Amino acid sequence: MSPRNIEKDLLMREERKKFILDSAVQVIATKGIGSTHMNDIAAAASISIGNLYHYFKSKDEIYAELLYMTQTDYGLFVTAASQMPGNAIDKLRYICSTWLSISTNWAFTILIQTARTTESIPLEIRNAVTERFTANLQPVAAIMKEGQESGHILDGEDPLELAFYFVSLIQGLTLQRAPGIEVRITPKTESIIRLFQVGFKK
Amino acid sequence: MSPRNIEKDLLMREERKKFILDSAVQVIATKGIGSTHMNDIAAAASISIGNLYHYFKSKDEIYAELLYMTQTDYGLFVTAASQMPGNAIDKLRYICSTWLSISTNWAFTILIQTARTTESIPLEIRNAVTERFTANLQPVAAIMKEGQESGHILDGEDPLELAFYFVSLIQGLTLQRAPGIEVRITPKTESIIRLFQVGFKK
Amino acid sequence: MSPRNIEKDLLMREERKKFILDSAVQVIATKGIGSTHMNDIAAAASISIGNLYHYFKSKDEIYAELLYMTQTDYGLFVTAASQMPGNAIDKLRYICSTWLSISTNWAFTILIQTARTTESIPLEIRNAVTERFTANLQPVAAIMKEGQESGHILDGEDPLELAFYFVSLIQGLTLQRAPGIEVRITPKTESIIRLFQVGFKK
Amino acid sequence: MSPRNIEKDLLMREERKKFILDSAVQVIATKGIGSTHMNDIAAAASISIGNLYHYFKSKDEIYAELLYMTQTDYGLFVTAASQMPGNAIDKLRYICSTWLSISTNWAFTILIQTARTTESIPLEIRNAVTERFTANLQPVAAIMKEGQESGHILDGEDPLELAFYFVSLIQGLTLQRAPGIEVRITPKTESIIRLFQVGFKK
DNA sequence: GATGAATGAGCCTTCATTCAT
DNA sequence: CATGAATGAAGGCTCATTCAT
Repeated sequence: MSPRNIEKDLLMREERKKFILDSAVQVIATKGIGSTHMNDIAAAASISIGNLYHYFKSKDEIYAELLYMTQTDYGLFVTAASQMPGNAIDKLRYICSTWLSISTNWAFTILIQTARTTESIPLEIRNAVTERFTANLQPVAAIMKEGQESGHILDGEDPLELAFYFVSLIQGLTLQRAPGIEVRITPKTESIIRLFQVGFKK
Repeated sequence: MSPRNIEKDLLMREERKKFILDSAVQVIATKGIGSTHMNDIAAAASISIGNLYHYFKSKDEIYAELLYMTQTDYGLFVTAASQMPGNAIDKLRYICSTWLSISTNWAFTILIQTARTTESIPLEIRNAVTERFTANLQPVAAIMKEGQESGHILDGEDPLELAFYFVSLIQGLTLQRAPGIEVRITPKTESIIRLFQVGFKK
Repeated sequence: MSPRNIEKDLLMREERKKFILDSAVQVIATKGIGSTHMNDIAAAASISIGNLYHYFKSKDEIYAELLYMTQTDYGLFVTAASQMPGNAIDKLRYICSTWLSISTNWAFTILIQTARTTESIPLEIRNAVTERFTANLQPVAAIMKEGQESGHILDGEDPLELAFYFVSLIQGLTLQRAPGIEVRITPKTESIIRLFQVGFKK
Repeated sequence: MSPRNIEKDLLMREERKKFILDSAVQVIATKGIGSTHMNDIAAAASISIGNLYHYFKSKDEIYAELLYMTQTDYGLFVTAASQMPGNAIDKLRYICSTWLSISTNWAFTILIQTARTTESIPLEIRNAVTERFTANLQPVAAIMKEGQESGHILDGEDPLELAFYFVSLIQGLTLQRAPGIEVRITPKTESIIRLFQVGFKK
């Protein structure tokens, strides 16, 4: 009744939503996107299907928020990396090793790719995804630029372009780690970094 | 007995199957995998749904053959590249520019990734895909090794590992070219090659 | 937590299932088994097709439960008959007249026979049906034995064998009463009983 | 070209049709009616589906002719039995033992019952089946009458009614011999005959 | 809010029948 | 006549979404 309760309710609601989305990521990481249905998500969050619809209008909305959440989290992660102490190579190393070590990231990558290429998903959502993808390139580009200026990173290329390659490479590698895939080659952070590093090659 | 030419029939059948698969790739390239249904494929090949089932036992079989076909084609392509005249850099350049210029390759990439990560697809098929993926790495690895020996390509890494990075990078980039995606950065073959090239960086 | 009564829900669910199965028997009795589709059953139970699948996993499961239900009911009926007061002849008379008077019994008989001879039905189900059929022979065999001992029923045969004949005869007759069949001969309980009776023949 | 050829052609055609029907019975006896499709029949007769339609207009027609054929054959069999030398009991014994020993008869029985109870089969065909069923009762009824007059068979009942019971019993028993059914009771001709015999029971 | 039963459009697949060769 | 590719209506089943309690 009091404004305080309303505020608290809204907060609770947001927390619940976040919890549901987190649960959803877990199932998707296990079952794959195509095979994850609303009842799977409901079960993962230990709520009923009906109740799920109290928090999200539709599967598309879950999808959209999921994308927003994961991309935002990723953006925060990359931004933090760009601002940590150390030189550019250290920062890239941090991004690379952290990202590759999180075993469910493949789900995130496929989630995004699927979202962008699935016709049934509204163009609006898909555009937002691409928008964020591009935005998330900026912190990495900043690292690249910094590295070029300090002479650590390959010069002569557009930093944004380099960032694009770096992220694409990592995403490509991530896909090879989906469950059931047994590529016997393990990517090594050092080797990957070296591709972008200067002076290492004589 | 038969007023028909049996041999010719068999040939025709194979041709028809190939035609259907080619058509299927086209639709998938347009609509996305998840949204491509049997009637879409039938329509794309201008045949009836029922007839589709004369050539393929199930959607899964189409899937499997599609994967086999595209991966085999890709293997031939990479093998041919590895055997063309010129040095390793020339060969990588050829692979890279050719691959990135084919606009439907994103479909191929997603097709494969989805196949590998979709639970409902029989494990057998998924394993075959990974198997072929790994096998297709070999010709690229051969190029890398050749390049390392001739001093054109980054030394000190396992050639297979380098091939893995190269292919993952290109696949990652390919994904950004799916329909409806408008990343404003165009990958440039020269810049990509340079990542693996030696002596270009002082 | 739940505004609903869980126990009551479970009870309701069982009741609904029973209701659906009863409805299914009705349609089958009218349309024949081969021509009864899921939508017919759904319509008969006045529910949607989708909802039908909340109660039963598949058509086969409906089939199996239908068989279980009808055979169990039949078993109870025969057992009750074997335990009613009166001599063996009275009991057979009761079974025979009751059974022949129920107009939908032909459906039950064909249901069982079809189940046993339809390849597409899992062997497990078919074996269970035969198992129950054999078990249901026992109470009738008991009546036969009792009759033989009291001198009412034909001696010199295995009671179980006699039961087998009795039941087969009644089943055979039941088949002649399917809808659309107009055999102009009406089976008479007394005449049928007489076949197994002693002393009636000089 | 000559009338002779035309005649011969017609004869050939009839022979082919008979061959196809015989083949059809074989498949049905193995696969069950519901699971026997046009291509199964075509394959069993070693002809193409298309060619099958040169001999029969539709599946229903095959069905109808199959029923006609089997019922006619049965009629001839029963008529022959009624006219063979020996007393009524001998004749019944012959019918019973012969019928029960033919292992595919269950298919015949189910074929007829299914035909009569399947809505999709035209009423006309179904009526014809019942008509023939009734007609085929006559020779058996004649045997019964003869037996009553000679004092071998139960008196006091309508011979036709007795025939009805006899045939129903045998049909009912036949059903228990379908493939995959393992009722551990073997019907014995002598015991069955005894049910209708006089003087055996004191 | 919470629950899960109910709905129905739509997907994959089958199969009797037709038709071009 | 012979063949089997082609057709398409219809059946079984799934699953996002709604609704009564």
